[in-house]
Amino acid sequence: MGVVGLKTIPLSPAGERVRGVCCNLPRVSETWAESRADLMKALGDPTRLTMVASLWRAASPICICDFTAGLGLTQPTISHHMAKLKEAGLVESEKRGIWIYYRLRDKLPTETRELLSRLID
Amino acid sequence: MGVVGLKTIPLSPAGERVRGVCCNLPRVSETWAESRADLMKALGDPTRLTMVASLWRAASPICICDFTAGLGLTQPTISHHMAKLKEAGLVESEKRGIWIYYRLRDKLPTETRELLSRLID
DNA sequence: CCAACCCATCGATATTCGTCGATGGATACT
DNA sequence: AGTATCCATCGACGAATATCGATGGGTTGG
Repeated sequence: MGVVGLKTIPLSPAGERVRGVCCNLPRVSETWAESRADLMKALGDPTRLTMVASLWRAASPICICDFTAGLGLTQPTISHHMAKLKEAGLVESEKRGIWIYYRLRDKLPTETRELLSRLID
Repeated sequence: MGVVGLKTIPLSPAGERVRGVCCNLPRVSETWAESRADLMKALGDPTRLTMVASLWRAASPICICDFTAGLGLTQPTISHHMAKLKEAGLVESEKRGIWIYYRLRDKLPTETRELLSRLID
């Protein structure tokens, strides 16, 4: 919690830098960094990113077995990745009969949705 | 390289799902997933994300020692993270005297720039 | 020339992560 | 009832990662 960085803005490189005196960084909230980094981390794996892109583009929800067939990975691995996406709040699921259908979360925060749009489209 | 996923669009969950027959995923390019995941991975650490946000907001370039002072980490650690950001093509540096000034890359791809805008602003 | 400072790199270490095989619980078809 | 499918979870293992201390190369000021 709290804020990282100090007062204002770093010195100009053309300015009078003094040895042993470091500049002040723009403030960046630690909690912001933590939560956004978690989101980026969830998207920072090719398999998961592919799954998210598939869900983004898909007209209908998708099952684990579909991904298992499409990507070259085991069912436990796909399941594990999907759990991470769910934990990151990107995905929701619905059980119907034998299958569990996954889709992008309906109530996705606008920022996140726009970010995905920039990322995928 | 190539494409993951098969033909069209998964079946409707209300539709006639058949056991043992998996649906077709929307196509997602593997090279796309690889490169974008690399970018996300670079942003998927709180320290690096804080550094990028600082560079994004900063009026002037920043030195390693500034980050070392602002964040609670060792100089080698900061240097290591900065190297990753550079390797991801997010950051460029310029040596001036004793200091090496870092800034967000000038020729950042538009997609990346807009993505950062959505992420940080 | 020497001391102080900035920084990259190396080696080491603890932790996290991606992947798999095995297992077990549900559900559905025969 | 028995079998087949879908899925989550567990345990294990190797790879990648974040972090540090130590070192050495540059550059500047005294």
